[in-house]
Amino acid sequence: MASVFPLADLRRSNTPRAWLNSIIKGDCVAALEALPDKSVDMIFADPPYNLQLGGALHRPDQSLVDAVDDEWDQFASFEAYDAFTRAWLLACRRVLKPTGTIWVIGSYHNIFRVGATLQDLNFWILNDIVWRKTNPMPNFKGRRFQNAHETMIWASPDPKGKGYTFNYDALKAANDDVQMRSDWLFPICSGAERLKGEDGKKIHPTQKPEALLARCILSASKPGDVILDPFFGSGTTGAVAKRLGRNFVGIEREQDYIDAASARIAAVQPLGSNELTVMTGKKAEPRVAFTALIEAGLLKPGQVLISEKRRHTAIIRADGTLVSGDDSGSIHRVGARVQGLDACNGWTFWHYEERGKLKPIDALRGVIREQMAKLG
Amino acid sequence: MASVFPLADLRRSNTPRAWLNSIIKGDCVAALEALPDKSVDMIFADPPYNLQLGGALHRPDQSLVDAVDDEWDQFASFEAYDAFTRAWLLACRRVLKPTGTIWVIGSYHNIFRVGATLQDLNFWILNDIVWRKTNPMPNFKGRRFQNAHETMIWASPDPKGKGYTFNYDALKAANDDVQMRSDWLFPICSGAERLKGEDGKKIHPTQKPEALLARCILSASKPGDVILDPFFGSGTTGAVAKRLGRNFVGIEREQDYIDAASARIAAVQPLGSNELTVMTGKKAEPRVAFTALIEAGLLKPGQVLISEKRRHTAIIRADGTLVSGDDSGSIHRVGARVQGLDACNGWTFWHYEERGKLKPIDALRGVIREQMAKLG
DNA sequence: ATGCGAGCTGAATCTATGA
DNA sequence: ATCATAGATTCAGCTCGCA
Repeated sequence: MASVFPLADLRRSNTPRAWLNSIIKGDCVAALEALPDKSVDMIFADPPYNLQLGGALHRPDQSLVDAVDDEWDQFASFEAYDAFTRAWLLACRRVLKPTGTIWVIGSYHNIFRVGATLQDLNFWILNDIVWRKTNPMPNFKGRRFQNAHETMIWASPDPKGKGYTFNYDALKAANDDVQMRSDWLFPICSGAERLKGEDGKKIHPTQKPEALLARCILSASKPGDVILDPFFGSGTTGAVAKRLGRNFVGIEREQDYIDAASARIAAVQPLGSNELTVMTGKKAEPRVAFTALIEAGLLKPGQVLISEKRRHTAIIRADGTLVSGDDSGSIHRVGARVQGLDACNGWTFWHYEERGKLKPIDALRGVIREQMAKLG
Repeated sequence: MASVFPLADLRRSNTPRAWLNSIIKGDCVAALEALPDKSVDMIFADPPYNLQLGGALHRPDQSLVDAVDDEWDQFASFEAYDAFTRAWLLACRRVLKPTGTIWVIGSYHNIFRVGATLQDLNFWILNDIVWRKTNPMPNFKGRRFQNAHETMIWASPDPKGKGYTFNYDALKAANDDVQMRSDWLFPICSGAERLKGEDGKKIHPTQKPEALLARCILSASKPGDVILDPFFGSGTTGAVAKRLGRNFVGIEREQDYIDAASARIAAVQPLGSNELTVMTGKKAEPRVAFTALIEAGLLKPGQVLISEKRRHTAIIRADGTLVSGDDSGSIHRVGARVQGLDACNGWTFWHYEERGKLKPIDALRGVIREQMAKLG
């Protein structure tokens, strides 16, 4: 079982990070306040949606729709909901690292208030993501469009929004080599994945699909990161985090949910490190100075570099700069100047000739990087 | 030409509904205040989004992205934007019939503030609708998900939300006899539909596609209804309303936009009553991400994929990439690398084993595509 | 005519690092 | 904190020129 921490015990504990990979039992804001500053890499929050339901809803066959009418989803007014939202988001902001990010999921009942509050608290929205449901509940009265999606907001606590983890290259590689879009398609959580009690009834009314959490976690965290869920519920965040080699912290008030989540997480088998390696692109590779190519003898001072369509040439100087007519400087600067542009990636712009063929000097970086790799 | 009404002239006019099928030139709120109470059946509003752009943005080929940096999109703060939003929504509420509805479109920059303000003003949200773009602009720096959608809020001024027009059956009939969902797929406005000046440049930076307006108007109004657009711009709302046999009123400040919209609307030929059927959108694109197979549980991280003649193998990683020896990346890239080729279709190259037999992973796409096809 | 390839463009809150 | 510099980064669809 994942360990459970009554909040009072956690406050008394002297062990640093005793809360790691455990569920803190208590009020969301109070529990957050017991965690250290800047201790969490990613937050996934599935707060109460503040549904404002009228009477009971029946299907066309007169069966009753099992509505979310739990006590924890009741708020007296929008003002009360806003105050609640502000409080837990502020508490989240403190425990989140400046390079961390937060996800909040909601529907049209609450997501506008959550989004506005995030902005008011100076979070910086990176994307809004639409979860399109393959199998949403129909609209039984035929008075609206079928409500077939929910919305997630992905935001950085830093208004400049830099330095956060985003596994762009892995997402693109996994998506037929095109960028991952802001609209995602997943089934709702049902079947074997849906936690049920001995009576066969669902344990939690709004259990989220693991695939949704997996996409969020794989997008915006690294193995070993700490992922916090302040409304832990049935523990989907914890189960997926564990499976994907991340650490988790959950906060939950209701003992029934804690029991179910704890058992669920205990049964999760983490993936091995080979399966968890994150695909990275050029950005993550070690830098290679242009002079390293000269020092390694792959290029020589006096040698001519050529642009792809042979429109421009430049000569390599011994100090690792280029000269082309009146322009001189780095491979990037000269590449930009000869084209009349502000910027240029010299590694892909400049080519060298080998047996009559032009190859980008970028290819030579690979040789250097292989040498570096051998040295450890 | 559609008639244009300087606001001062409208105020002096004694003719009832002189403003019908015309463009009122003036400030949004002031013009709304010149219209009678409860005179409008539907409002479509495309307010400024309050984009907060940093410096210039260049594409990878160094060309400049033509940003929306117009004066009308500049606000000093969220407070200023909220005050603006509140003012025009309040003015809209007065002119809207109790049985009417309002649509507001926006992006994550402004839609949360709009939605919260609607709720604060006691509008009743009926749906939030996602416009999924078939051809959105990419994210050039690879630091976010491609922003591939915008959001519309559809709301009633009556908190009980009764009596409004919703052409449920027509929408369902036009949608393969299943309910119309809250996620719609349309291309952005480009090509011949995009209004351009003599210089070939776009007249308006944010012209919306007619198909989008047609879906809204056909969903929530009847022929002969009055449709108001308080941010008329290039007049898409007016053009589509006229074509669909509805009356329109537009409000716009800028003379250039008024001129273009006026000429555009004059050229519109209204449809006959027989032809006023619901337009259908595009079908969902068939692309299936490799991750979708993992997310659906059809393949698992750690599982081995095999080439047809069992010459090559690769292991599936959790992020949806493959690894084979030193090579890693998308199914296509790894397929190419292990064969020493430039390109490879990973869908047909890689196989999974089932009861001793190899089947191409492409077969699993069929399962996913069936799900997607159901969504229309 | 038809096909092909190069070029252009769309509501965009779009970098990381070291001095 | 600012500033300079290295160098990484795009998808779908339309238009136009040319074979």
